[in-house]
Amino acid sequence: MLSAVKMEGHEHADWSGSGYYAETECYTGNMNSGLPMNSMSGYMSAPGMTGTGHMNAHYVNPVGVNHSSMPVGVSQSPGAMVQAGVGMTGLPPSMSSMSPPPPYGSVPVMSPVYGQACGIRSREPKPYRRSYTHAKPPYSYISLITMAIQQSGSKMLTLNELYQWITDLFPFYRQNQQRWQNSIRHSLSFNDCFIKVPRLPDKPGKGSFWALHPDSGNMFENGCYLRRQKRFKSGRASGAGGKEAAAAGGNTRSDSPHSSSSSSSSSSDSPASDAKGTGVDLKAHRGELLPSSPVRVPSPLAHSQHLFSHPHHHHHHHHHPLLLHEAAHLKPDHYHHPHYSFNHPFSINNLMSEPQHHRLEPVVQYGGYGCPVSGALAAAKGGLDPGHADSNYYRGVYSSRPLMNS
DNA sequence: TGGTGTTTACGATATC
DNA sequence: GATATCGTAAACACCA
Repeated sequence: MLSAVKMEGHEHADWSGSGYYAETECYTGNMNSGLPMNSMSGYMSAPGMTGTGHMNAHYVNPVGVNHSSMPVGVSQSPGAMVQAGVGMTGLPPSMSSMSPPPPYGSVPVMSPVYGQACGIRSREPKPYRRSYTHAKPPYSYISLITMAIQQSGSKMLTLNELYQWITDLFPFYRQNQQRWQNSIRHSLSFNDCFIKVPRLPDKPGKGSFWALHPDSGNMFENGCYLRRQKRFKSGRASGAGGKEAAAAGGNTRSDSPHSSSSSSSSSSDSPASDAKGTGVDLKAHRGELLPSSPVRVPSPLAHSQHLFSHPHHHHHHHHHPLLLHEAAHLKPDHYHHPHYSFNHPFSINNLMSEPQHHRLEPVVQYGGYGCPVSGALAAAKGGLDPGHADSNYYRGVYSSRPLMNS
């Protein structure tokens, strides 16, 4: 059984090198699905690019229908609220593509239309290159989860909602579900950056909600959603129990802990206290939140995102009192290094929001995922073959090292 | 019973 | 080369 699936090209090869283009499709991932809206959409569409329109292309009708079917936790995402602005034309600052959150159960987005949707290329009768609808997205599971959660209004999703979001957005994941879903679960449980939020008694259902650890905000500070530079680890090792503790001492296996050594970096040494201060009870064992305070969760988490979305506001005062002191110690990095200048195509700045002027470059450069067109354009600009362009791009992504440490 | 969640193990790949 | 991150498999427990 497994052997059967083994074949599926799930390796990076899909996205790197020529192989990637060899058999791919225009990865338009439907932006309307609420992808890190303000973010992803941002980088998927090059502000100023006429081709932006393609974003709605497949999703001809972002209809609000989704709202009705929206899962509990995701109903009122900011994106949805701003939905009015749907006209991408204006590309509102952070909420450019206001699309309703994940179109649960709604139209499949990735349609075969890609070719056309991607404008420019559509003119080329010869499909010298198919769109890469089903190519594996260049995001790690952790990234996907993070994006999904952050794009949700409540900043937390159930496992199923996560699955849904992912499959809605990335056709690639409509296959071999058992495989990647297992990976998703593994990621959620294994990574401290994800915390489990118990369901409220009045909202029975399967599974808990998953949210981002308040301190996990800088996971991708390196600006790359492809691979974290450092793994978030809740300092939580409280007592001897902490997973980290166990991990740290445990096997030297890759998965584990050794990371703790270097990554003690995980800014937080005492997230526990932090959490308490904000009313969030992180579970003693593994970042789980105690039932007693689920309600509070959204707050800090939202803040985390807020920080993401408005890095330039870091110095400013937020209306939210909590954020002020909270962020101050929850995300020291942001405060100590207020001016990231990541120009990474997958930069958190580009993905999770941001003022256009901050992402222009990357967006254009990339153009791959959102719509190959961009890539094509970029390529065209550089007089390169789209394929090559992407290759280069990809190379760049992986060699963005220099951007990181700052 | 199936979905959810945890944990261990291991290989691949990227980074230091 | 060592180390860290990531992806996948799989065993197992728990719960609706």
